[in-house]
Amino acid sequence: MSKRDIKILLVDDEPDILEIVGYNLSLEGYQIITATNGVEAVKKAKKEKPQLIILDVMMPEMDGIEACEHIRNIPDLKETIITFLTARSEDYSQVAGFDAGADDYITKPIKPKVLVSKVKALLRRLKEEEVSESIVKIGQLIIDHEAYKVILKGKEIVLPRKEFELLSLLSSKPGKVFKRDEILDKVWGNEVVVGGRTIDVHIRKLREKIGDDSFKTVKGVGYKFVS
Amino acid sequence: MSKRDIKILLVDDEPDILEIVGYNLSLEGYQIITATNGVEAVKKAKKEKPQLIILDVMMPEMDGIEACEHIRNIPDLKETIITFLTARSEDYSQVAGFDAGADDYITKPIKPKVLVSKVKALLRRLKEEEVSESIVKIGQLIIDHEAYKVILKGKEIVLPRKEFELLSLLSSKPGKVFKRDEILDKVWGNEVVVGGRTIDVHIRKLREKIGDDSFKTVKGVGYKFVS
DNA sequence: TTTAAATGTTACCTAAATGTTATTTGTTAT
DNA sequence: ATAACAAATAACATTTAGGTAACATTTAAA
Repeated sequence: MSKRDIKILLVDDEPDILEIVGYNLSLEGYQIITATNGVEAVKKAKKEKPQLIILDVMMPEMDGIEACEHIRNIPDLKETIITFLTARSEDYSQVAGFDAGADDYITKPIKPKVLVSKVKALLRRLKEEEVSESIVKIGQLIIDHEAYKVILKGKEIVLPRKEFELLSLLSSKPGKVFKRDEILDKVWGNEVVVGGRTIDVHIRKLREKIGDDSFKTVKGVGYKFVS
Repeated sequence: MSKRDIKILLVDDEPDILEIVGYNLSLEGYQIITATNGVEAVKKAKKEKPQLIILDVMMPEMDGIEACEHIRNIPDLKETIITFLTARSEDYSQVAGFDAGADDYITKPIKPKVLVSKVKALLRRLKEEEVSESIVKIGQLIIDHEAYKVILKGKEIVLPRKEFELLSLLSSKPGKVFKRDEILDKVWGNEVVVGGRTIDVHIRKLREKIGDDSFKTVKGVGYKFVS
């Protein structure tokens, strides 16, 4: 799962906060959804199923604690990480927050850099669980995601990042044809626009290193990895 | 390691508790260090490196849960046992506490005999792990976490704190690539924001002292330790 | 068979990432 | 206070991944 597949629900009654926090997180490539009160938050959480929810404690309609409890009761959102926004002084709300099922809290005033790194740290936990199969074996090929390296017939091959990611993608479903669009989206990110020969060049480099016949071209469509 | 060499950090905002618990444990021969709030606790933990920390959940300045998380992020204190003190009713803190990396909890009101035997039981576990955990050998390299020193090919090398922590982190999973974000989070802590060249400079110093080829750069990702 | 579109190939360029060193700033012990 | 060291930064150097352009080759449909 890449960054741009991650949705973050941001809930605060102050538009300024939504603005600044949302801006900083979207710069990092996350999808941002916002809500200005607890009721709206629960509704949007249910619909969008974000991976992370940042909840202000003090809000009209329904406060953060109550919203958190509601959200925790939605089966689909069991794995969602919830963190509170709280003024430094209100340490009471932190206790109540954990009680309601929060995973963490962030204190105001918010420093964007701190916030971003905290969010990254929280999401890392999610990511680590996801890539549980960090070592994948396909025929003669061993792909070690943790060490960012590839072992082919016992020989270690170090691949540059994009090549590694491309191989990683194609080999995640051997035999499946990945469309060029799909490859661009997953490896390059669809905000980035690259020239028409970029994928080919990378495929060529992989063919050089891994073996010509591991990568089959399907003309007019894309590429597939075959073991 | 004899009882006399074991340090226990006791953290509670009520002097009465510190007094009675401290007295009972010191009778058993343990060294007792005390703190009355989370901030002080983290500071003393960092400095004294106790084997066991008994943390009250409810405290001013920084609560036990937060303190626990901070402590868990200090590489040197990875193996430290942390247990919470909690009122019987507050069972939420137990959940949040385990989440934050606690090993056990003790409920108030405290019965000295129960406490002492619980402490003994916890420290027994430490003793079993001690040999394998506090001294790590990787190839020509021996890392002694307790003494804060490193032995390379029989020669002792004294590393400054950050360098030691960085080495400690990287060597905890040889071969694994640690992302720059992750390194910042684990070694510097994610409240601190440091400049973009800080990690590199420390890596360079390690390369100077430990050996150039022990640290591999993975461009665009991070660094890994290889034996 | 033609031929236009898609893909392959190569060499080259550059921005971004990392390396390096000197200097400033912070900390600790005496 | 100050010496001694640690840690961070700034400024500059170096490296390389990754992208592109230009051209070659292949493929499949007409």
